[in-house]
Amino acid sequence: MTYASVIVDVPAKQIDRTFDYGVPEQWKDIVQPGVRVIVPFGPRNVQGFVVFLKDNTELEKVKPIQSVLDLQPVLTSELLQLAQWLKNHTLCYTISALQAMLPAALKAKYEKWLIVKNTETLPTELHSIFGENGRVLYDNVKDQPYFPIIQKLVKQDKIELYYQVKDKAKKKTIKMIDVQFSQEQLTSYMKQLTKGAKAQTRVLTYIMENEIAKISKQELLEMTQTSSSVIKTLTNEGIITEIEEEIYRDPYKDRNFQKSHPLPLSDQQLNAITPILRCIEKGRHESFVMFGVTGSGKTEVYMQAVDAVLQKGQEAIILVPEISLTPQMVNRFKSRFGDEVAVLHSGLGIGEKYDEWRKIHRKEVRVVVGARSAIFAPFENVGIIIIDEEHESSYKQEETPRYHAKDVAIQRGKYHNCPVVLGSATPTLETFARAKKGLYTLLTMDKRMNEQAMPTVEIVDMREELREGNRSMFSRVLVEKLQDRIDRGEQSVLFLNKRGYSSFMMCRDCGFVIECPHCDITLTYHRFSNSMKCHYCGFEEPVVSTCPSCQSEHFRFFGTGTQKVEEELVKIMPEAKIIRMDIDTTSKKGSHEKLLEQFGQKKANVLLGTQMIAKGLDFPDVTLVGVLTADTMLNVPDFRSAEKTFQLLTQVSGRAGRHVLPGEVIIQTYTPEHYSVQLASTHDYHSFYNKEMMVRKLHQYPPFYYTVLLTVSHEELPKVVQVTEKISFFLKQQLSNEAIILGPVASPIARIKDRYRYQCIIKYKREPKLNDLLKTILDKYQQQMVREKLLISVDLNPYMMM
DNA sequence: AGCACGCCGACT
DNA sequence: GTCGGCGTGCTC
Repeated sequence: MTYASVIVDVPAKQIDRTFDYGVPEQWKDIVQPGVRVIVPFGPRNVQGFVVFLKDNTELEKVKPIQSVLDLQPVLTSELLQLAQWLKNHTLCYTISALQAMLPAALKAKYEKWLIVKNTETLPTELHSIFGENGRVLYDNVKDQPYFPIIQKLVKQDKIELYYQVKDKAKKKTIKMIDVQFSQEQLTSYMKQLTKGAKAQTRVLTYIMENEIAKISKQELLEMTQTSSSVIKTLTNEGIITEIEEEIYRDPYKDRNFQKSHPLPLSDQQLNAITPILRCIEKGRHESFVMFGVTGSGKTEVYMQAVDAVLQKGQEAIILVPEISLTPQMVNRFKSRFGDEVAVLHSGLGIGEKYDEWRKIHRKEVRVVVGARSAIFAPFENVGIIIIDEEHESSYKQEETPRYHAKDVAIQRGKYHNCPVVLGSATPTLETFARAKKGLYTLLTMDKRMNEQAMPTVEIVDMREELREGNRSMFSRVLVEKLQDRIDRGEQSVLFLNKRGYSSFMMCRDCGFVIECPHCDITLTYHRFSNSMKCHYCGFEEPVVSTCPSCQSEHFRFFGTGTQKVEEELVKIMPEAKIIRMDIDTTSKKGSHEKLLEQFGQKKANVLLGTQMIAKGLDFPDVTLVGVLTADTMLNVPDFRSAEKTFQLLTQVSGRAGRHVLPGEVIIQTYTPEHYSVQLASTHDYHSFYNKEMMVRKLHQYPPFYYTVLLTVSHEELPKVVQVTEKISFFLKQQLSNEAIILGPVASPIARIKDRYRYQCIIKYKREPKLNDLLKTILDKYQQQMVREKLLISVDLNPYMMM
């Protein structure tokens, strides 16, 4: 007898281990590590992953596997191994690690059914509830007044409780018509048709004229203007057969990609690619930092490296930040590598994502371009991993497992003995410091393609504007330059840095601000529904016109939304044609793309938007970039705020003057003297790096120290404070003197969904015991966590300090 | 997690 | 006397 060790889909401490099941004879060939199975677990059935097989078990009674979900393993042995690593590095459960590697479509859904065993014994009043097939969803009846009767019947074994595991992975199929007759057979059949059989004649003529052997049903019906009853007749005659054929939902099906060819590389690009190619050739692992200014041609280098990998018969993973998975970027890869590319990003529906994933799984593609989770692409012969815009915070997952794609990439790079390329114009301090130390190989590209100069940057002090009576959000210089572009038929991009700063309502008399009743955060205004919403818990209430606190009429919006900017801009420059890109205008599928296309066709002079326009855009006629509020990010409680500001300003500036026309950038700010603003304006990464490294060293932050964020939350504040204090005391006691523990303090958002939040931050250089200590803490509070709904979350190397 | 079992208070 | 509260312990 073979036994399978299974990780079951129950995220709980006690369950975080393998359970053994018998492998029924009929499945012994398909049950192998990496396949999903359904197993009985206590009274219910749950999904699980087979992680290994064995010939015997120490257990006395072992249940058999109930069913097998996959004919081929969905996880390779490498990924199963990687899950273990992920578990240790993020302190998550094995099941969470496994699920993070797969598309959401493969996650099980559970349904609890009540099934009548014998209809005759069922009381008549319950007949309508259980319906024709004698079954009903447990959740639909559990709160009904007659529920006790059902419970009784369950006890008497007259009704069965059935725990169903549902596979969300629905493969999309299409009805196809398969022609069985030969041309000759068709001709003779047609001859014996009566004159009245017009529709049949039409269909058969169409098939014969176009020599069709197989066609989709829908297309055939459309082309011949017939109904499916005709198809049925022909099927009954045995002329054609209907078959279900599996299809992929191809999100890019309606587009043609023009084949592109490798471009000749500049000297700098050649210098950058040579060590990577050598590494590919030798088949060894090495991490590269590709430090290339905006417009230096990084993408072309990526593509040629990928080409080399494909020629070697290997596969490539390219990660791009979610936000810059713009059509422009996808197009470039699709054009070069055609059908070899799968694209994975959050804009796809769960079915579409599953289909793209399956192309990888079935080895139908060898290149994947995708956001964070694409790092888990189930390739078995990876030849290169590229992370573009390496500094982007979207590579860090903010839910469990809290992994960073960069760490996973390097782990996989080691396993596959292949290069990992981290590309950026503004590498994170952590990455650049490692490059300087020699841990990563630094490749520099400091010139733009075609020797195009970096745009000139002008900093405008908005305090000065205010002093001189300009109360608008546009400085006089910016207005002047915008007008100038419109006159010259050139384009501008206006960037509004909105993060941590959106429209809220405040009373001008008493200062009252509307806050969420469940979270300690101000509600933000949503124009679409004309309501105030909480971004954390989804609470929503209608807009009021008088102050709830003092009944004043001076109750107004604060903050600058893109639509407000648009309104004001139209007032100043009525002739400006503006395309606005924000969550409101891009929420519909494909609208993001459409807007960019319109801008590309010069249907507007100004593109106005938030984060989403900061990256990857490349339009030849954009010669002016305006940053409306450069410093909103500087004021958030985050040790990376200066770095983020520098990165953003550099990225945005990079949108201007990428081709023939020179570019200009206007940065409006209230803190013009800040080094992140100053040094971004001179495109001086190295000075910024040196300055910021000094600050980090002084304040003992990464890359000089590692950090851990520990957050405790509970409905009662005293409980939270008490637990956090205990934990921090324990850590202080156990860790070395070199470790620094900040807090406990209230989290920046002190309450979310009626739960108070406290945190402490651990900063350390070397604490071999730390991982185990954190596990101990989680263990110790385990019972309390389940009993009292106490929540303790641990984020190793956090990106967000909230 | 989710479910059953089991031991103490307020009711037909 | 029972019904049902939720503390405790188990799931191959």
